[in-house]
Amino acid sequence: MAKDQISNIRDVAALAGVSTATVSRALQHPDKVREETRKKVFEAVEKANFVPNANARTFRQQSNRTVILLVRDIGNPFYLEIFKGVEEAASEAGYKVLMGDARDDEARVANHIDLVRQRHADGLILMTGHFPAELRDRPELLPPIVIASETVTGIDLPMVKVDNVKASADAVRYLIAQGHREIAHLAGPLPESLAGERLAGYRQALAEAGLHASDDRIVAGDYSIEAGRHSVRQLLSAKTSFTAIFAASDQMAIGAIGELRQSGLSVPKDVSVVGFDDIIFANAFDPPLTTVRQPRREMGRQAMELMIERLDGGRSHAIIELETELVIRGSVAPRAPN
Amino acid sequence: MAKDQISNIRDVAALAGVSTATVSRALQHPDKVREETRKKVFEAVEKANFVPNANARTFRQQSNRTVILLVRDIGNPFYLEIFKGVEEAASEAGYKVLMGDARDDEARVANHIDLVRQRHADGLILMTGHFPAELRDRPELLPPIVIASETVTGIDLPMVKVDNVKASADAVRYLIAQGHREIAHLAGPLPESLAGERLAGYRQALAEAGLHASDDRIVAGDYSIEAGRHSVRQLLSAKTSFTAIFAASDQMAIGAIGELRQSGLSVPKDVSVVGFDDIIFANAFDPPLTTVRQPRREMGRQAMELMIERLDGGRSHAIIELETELVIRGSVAPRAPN
DNA sequence: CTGAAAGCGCTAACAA
DNA sequence: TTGTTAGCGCTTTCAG
Repeated sequence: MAKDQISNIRDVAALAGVSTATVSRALQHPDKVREETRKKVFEAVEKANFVPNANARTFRQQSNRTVILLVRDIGNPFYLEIFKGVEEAASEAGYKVLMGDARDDEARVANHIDLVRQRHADGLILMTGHFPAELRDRPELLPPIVIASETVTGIDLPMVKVDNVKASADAVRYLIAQGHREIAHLAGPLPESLAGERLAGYRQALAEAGLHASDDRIVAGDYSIEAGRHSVRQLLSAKTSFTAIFAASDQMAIGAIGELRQSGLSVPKDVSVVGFDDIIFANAFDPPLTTVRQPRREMGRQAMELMIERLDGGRSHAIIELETELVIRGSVAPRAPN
Repeated sequence: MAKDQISNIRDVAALAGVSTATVSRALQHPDKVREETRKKVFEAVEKANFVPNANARTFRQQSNRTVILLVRDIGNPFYLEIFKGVEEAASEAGYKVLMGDARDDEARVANHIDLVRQRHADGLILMTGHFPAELRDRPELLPPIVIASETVTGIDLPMVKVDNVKASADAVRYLIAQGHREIAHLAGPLPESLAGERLAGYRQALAEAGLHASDDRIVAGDYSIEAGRHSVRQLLSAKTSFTAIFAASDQMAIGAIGELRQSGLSVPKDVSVVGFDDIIFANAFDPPLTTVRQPRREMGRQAMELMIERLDGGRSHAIIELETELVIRGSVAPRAPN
């Protein structure tokens, strides 16, 4: 049996001997329909293998209760736990979440903003520092957007973030406390503001300690493993001296460690390394990575909550700042007295 | 300027002094409209800040040109490159791709299948071994589905996969060639068929070499880092002897190495380890992981191509099998002569 | 509690 | 080349 045809609400109505309005009601607001009628409808639904067409519903209601989470680089495990946090909060409120990959490309951010303008989704949670310049000047054209983890300047949008300056300064202070004086920084893609904030924290800690922040010791990269490798290669080939590295991401820290080892340097004996993010691999690594933990799940959850607020008509411009924590593991050693 | 209102195709038509049909044509099939008219329309679109409502379009066309990629565990970096392959093929054909997380949960698979039945997307690419039993028996209720990387039995769906038995046997043969006789296997979640295939390859290689496959040396897990740790703990506490491990995923291999080290064992000196997948961290790890590389990007691409075929009305039941490659790095050493 | 009917915004036959 | 028109499937007033 089970005709292979796709059935619609009219078929069901006919089968049940009621109107389409009643079918709709029985399905969406069961309490608004008499028990007996409801039963008839459910039976007809069953018999017709009816699945309501969500597109029609979405169209009619002008909302699909879906939010897009656009991340800088879907290859970075950092974003996965954030996704879970977002999804948690979303599903509690009856929203779905889709994840998109910006691939560090401004045009792709613009594309995704367009997707929302076209109503493919109700809102966009942005986790990338790229923001199309032409939209910055025309905030009235923007669909609902919340920024998470990253910093976008020059535009007034709700945000949830951590205090990157403080977190970075803390990490570098720890290195200094371990006796390090020559500390390199693998920065994010300057001049993006997130990268800038972490760099500022690094500089601040050095300054406090009366240490000179040599520009030679700062190398920018795109947070990837490969960028970490590359930056260390650059440092090494320029013969820049350093006994410790503060990396703006765990992936760069991991890449850096790989490269250091290939050059015959031992971590942490010769060079100490601190990362940022506390991705899942950080602890599995050898040595386990000392790093700055961001409250990812919480960050995702709060971002989604800001989004819901916004979607419910609020015009929240909140900026929520969450706490970080320096997780001390094995990749830092006291500076060897030479 | 720029009234903040959302404008629709009628507003634009009025502004341009043409019919809505012409606006639609100018936007979707510009070549079917006279140059001059097109210009008028574009100007009106600009002036009205018009963005076509994709929901209306989707509804009208009964397709949103979107495909969902549902993975076993979005936390496993293995899936990310596959995603890229899928997206590549998809965007060439004008499709969008969304990624969902099955979290190893059959109910979530069923949910996502429902999403497609409800027309939230046109099709589903499944990368998980879980398949709702009640749907297995009712293939006529299934929306377009393609299986990738995983194996789902008892149902006739297009698939792209690797020869897991052969790939696993090759990996274990390599271990045997290095002199290992006591080889443990960190299996996937038995009795799932993907896990079963890799186990079969392991057994096959042992049998060929006349080695006894002791059940004590086989521990099942869910492919995660934590599962790798846990399995090794189990092996160690049962005092099972082994000089090598073949893990059914890189994540389990990485977890296993971490745990071995915590127990004072050295890799590869005391224990050799081979993984499966060649995730990006495999090479960054110390020691770099010897592992079975799956052609992920290609796999994604082909899966999407099967999907497009299916969506275009083909009833392809193809099973595509791709080649794997054993990537030899530093996590295996010849067995120490004792 | 239920039915009739309007209409969400867009596209595609068909006609002009 | 352009306009007219009829819906796509569903939800939601408004009457009854």
